[in-house]
Amino acid sequence: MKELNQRSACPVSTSLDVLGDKWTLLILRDMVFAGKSTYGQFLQSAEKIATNILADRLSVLESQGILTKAVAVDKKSKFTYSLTEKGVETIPIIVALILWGSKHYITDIDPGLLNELQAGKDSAIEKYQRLAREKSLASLLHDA
Amino acid sequence: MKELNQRSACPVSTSLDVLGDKWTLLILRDMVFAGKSTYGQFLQSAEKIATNILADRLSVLESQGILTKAVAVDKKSKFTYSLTEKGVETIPIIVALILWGSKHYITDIDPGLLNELQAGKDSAIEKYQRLAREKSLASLLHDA
DNA sequence: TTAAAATACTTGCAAAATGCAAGTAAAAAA
DNA sequence: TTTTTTACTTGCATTTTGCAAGTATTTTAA
Repeated sequence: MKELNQRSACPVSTSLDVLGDKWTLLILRDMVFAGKSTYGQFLQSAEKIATNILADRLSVLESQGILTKAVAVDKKSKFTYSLTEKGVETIPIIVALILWGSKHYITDIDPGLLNELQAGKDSAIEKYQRLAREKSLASLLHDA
Repeated sequence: MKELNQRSACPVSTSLDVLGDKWTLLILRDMVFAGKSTYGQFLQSAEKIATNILADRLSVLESQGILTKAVAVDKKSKFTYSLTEKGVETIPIIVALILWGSKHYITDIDPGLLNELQAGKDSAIEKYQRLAREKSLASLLHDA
C-alpha cells in the first residue's frame, strides 16, 4: 500500500503523480489494446520493462484502485489483472497519446485503429471503454 | 540537441519517451492554462521544479520542436518560450489528464474550467488551442 | 558611473529511481 | 518425483532527480 504524495492540488499534477512515468501507461495500453492481463504477458512487450519495475507499478496501480488482482481461473499460480472503472477512464489519456505520437513521430500504429480514432474519436473511446468493461466483468464472473 | 531514443515503434511509447515524466507536461500546462512563458515564471509554480530539471526539460522540449525560445521583447536578459503547432497539439493530452485527475482525486480545479471541459470537451480544446496559437503568433510578431 | 538586482542558467554532490542479472517460492506439467 | 511455469524479490551498478550554491549577462538604482 503506497500512499500518493500529491505535489500540488492541480489535477494535471495529481494525474502525473500517479501515471506520469515511462511505464505505467504502457501497462494500461497493453490491457486495453493488446488484451493482456498477466505479469508474464506484460513482460513480453516490445519496450522490455524490468521485472522489479513491473511488480512495483502493478502494486501502485492496484493500491490506487486502477486495477484489481485476482487468481486466474485456470491456474492458481497465475494472477489476472483487471481494469476498474477508474482504470477504464484512463483510456482517453492513452488515446490522446496515440494520436499525438502517431502524428509527430514514425510509429507502426495499426492503420485501422488510427482511422477509427481519427474518424470519430469520442465514439472510438466509448467503444474501447465498453470492451474493457466487458472484459473486466467477464473476469469477475469467472471468480464467482 | 538531445536525440530521442524510441523504446519501440508504438505511438503511446514514443509519446511517453518525450512527455512521460513528472515535469514536462506541467511546463506545457503552465504555458497553456497559466499564460506563462519565461524560466522565472515556470519556477514559481506550486510543484517547485528544480532549476536544473527545468533547464533540461526546456532544452528537450525545444529540441523536439514543441516550443521555441526567443529573446523577450522588453528585456535582452529574458527569454520567451512559445508553443509550436506540435506543442499546441499536446493540449488534448493535458485536458484528458485534467478530467481524469479532477474526477478521481481532490484537487482545486477552477469550476468554470471544469464545467467548460465537461460541457463540450472538443470545443473547449479547440478554444484553448486557438488561444495558444494566438499567443504564439503574437510573440512571433513582436520579434519581427 | 558604479553598485545592486534581476534573469537564466550551471555545477557539485547526495538521494532516489531505474535497470540488469540472479535467486526464490508456489503451483502445474511431464 | 523432477522439471517447467508463473510471479515475483534481491543485490548492486547506473542513471535521474533534487537541493544548494555559484556564475554570467543584462537591467535598474544610487
